[in-house]
Amino acid sequence: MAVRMKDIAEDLGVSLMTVSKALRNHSDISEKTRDRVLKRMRELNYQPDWIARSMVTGRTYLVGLVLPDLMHSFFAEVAKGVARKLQPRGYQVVISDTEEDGGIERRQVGVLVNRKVDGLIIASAQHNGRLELFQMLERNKIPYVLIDRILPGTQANFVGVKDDDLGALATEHLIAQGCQRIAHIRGPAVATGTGRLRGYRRALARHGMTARPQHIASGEYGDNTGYEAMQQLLRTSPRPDGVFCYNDPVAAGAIKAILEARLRVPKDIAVIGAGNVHYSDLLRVPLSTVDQSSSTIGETAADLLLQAMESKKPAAPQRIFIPPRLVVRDSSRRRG
Amino acid sequence: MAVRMKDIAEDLGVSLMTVSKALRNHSDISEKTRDRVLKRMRELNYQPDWIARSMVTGRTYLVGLVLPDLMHSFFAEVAKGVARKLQPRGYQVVISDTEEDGGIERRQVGVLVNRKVDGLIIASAQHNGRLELFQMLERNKIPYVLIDRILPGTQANFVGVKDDDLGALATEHLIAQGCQRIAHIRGPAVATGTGRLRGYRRALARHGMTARPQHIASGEYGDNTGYEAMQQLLRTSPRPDGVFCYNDPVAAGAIKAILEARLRVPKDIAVIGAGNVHYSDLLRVPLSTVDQSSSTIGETAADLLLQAMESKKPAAPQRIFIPPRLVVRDSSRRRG
DNA sequence: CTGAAAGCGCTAACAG
DNA sequence: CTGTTAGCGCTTTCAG
Repeated sequence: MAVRMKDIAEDLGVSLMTVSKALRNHSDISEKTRDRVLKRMRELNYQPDWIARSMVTGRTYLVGLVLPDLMHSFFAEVAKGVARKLQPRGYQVVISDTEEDGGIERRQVGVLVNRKVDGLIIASAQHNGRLELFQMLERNKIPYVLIDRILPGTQANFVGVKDDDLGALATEHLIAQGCQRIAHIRGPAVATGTGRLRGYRRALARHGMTARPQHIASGEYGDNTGYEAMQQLLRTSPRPDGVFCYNDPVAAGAIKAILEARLRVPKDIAVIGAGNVHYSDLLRVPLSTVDQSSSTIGETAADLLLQAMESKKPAAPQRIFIPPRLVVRDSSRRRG
Repeated sequence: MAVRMKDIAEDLGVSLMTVSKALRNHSDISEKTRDRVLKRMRELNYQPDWIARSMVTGRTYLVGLVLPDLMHSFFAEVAKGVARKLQPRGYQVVISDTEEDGGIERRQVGVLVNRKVDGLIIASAQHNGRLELFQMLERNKIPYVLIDRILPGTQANFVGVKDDDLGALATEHLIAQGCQRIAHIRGPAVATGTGRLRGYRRALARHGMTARPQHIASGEYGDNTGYEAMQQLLRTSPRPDGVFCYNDPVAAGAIKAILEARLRVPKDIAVIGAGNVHYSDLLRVPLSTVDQSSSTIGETAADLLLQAMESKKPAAPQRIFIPPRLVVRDSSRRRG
């Protein structure tokens, strides 16, 4: 059916090896024969069979991208960044959506390893301390890069922001806007959640404020959790006049709850999120946020992975921190 | 490194073939030896090498999913639906984001075919009439399913809504809300764009209204295009009092423009979109929309493809139409 | 029921 | 510079 090297070889009366070498620009071949071969390849529209090639080289040119939730536009944007870097280099990206479930993640990574992906980029949903997965990858010498969520205990490649700094930046901003009683809707027990909480505390402390326990509510990833957490915060007394939310979806949910309670944003309560998802500007109240440069994260992770995949010896792991950037919109603007 | 069939065979003193057959439940093998083999496989954690297997069977258990834009949550949701159906059956999904570009799409599909995917699911960005890509797939006998955007001229498998009906449903709704001068921000020249426009016209005609040419503005896919198109519509006279927008992002942009012009939604201008993206409820004005059951589309397409991939002879192509469903929120609610 | 032979399409290593 | 030999890990075919 499809043209094989053998066909071209017979066609040209040379050996199969000559064809193989010509294709890959091997040095030990005369320019003349090489051109002859390449020309015929073009004519017959020869396409190398990468499966056969993989079989002998061990490389698949497949990269696994493991994400907690494709619907969260932060991750969709990361995915685009990754693909944009990897595809021109001949890699194909296989995306796995783990639905924020550590178990699914372990299973999916297993499948990908089985498929012999050349490398992995992972925004891990493993809760703090679960490292088996990464130990497995290291045992199998599969290059990987963690993104967004750093895992204490591994010293793997990482690309993302320092969550402490992100949390502090957001909180400082609310303080600068004159908020006196700043609440936090915290995220789940992964690095991003705990880091942002830490940053929130740090910023408050720096200004001689302290976080009232009832002003730290538990959200998760989605807007519905932000909605519920906010309802809870609204029942506390004194009522907060500013809220730093784990991420933008959570913040969007929180705003919904505030408006439903007939309070105003930012007048009564200022709100800030994180992630700068692309519709932040279109929400009920345009949402202030901290930008994490999602596509840069994807691209940088891809670069790091390429480096790791294409060098023989495992280079020292790198951690690349991208500075968080404040984006002020209406939801927190009280001054100026 | 990894365990191979050969290892197990030697280990057990049987032939490699016995192992191979045991693994795949071949009938001509005694239950006793089969169990012995399977047991040892489990002990050694044997994982079949699917590359070697592909090499001889020709099946890769890879499915290509070709989408115009992962950032649009409609497609992200479709992707989740597809993966949810395919993964349990042992398939891995390779997603390609074509950025709404027919050229990129052709190139990407080429790469996927080269990779020998067993099948494809495509939301095509080919503009009307460009069919080479699909003719190529048919020549190569690669099963594929089109989603969302039907291509007149192919009679391939299709899953999606009838865009005429969608457009008519949205427009009828605006009429029922008492709108007198209904505008449309139309989408690009793909089936969804032209179909929705047709439905809009049909509904108006049914009520003895006609579309003023200046009330049909050109948008594309994104919110910025909706914003600009709406600004244009606001300058027309008479000013529209209702707008049906190609999709939700466009509608979100349109609302932004209306509010900036100090007009009210829905009082001055009622707005409806399409797609029911998950944040529609959180927008400045909660957005009325037409739901297209995105995950159902993904799941149904996956089912159809499975059927096509796993049956020997090509079955007659099917077209599955999912009824559009009106979701009324504040942006269009003027009565009741 | 079990196994030996052949080969999928390609490349690495070495010989001419 | 060109070609030969050997195999990657598995399945298909066919003989015992």
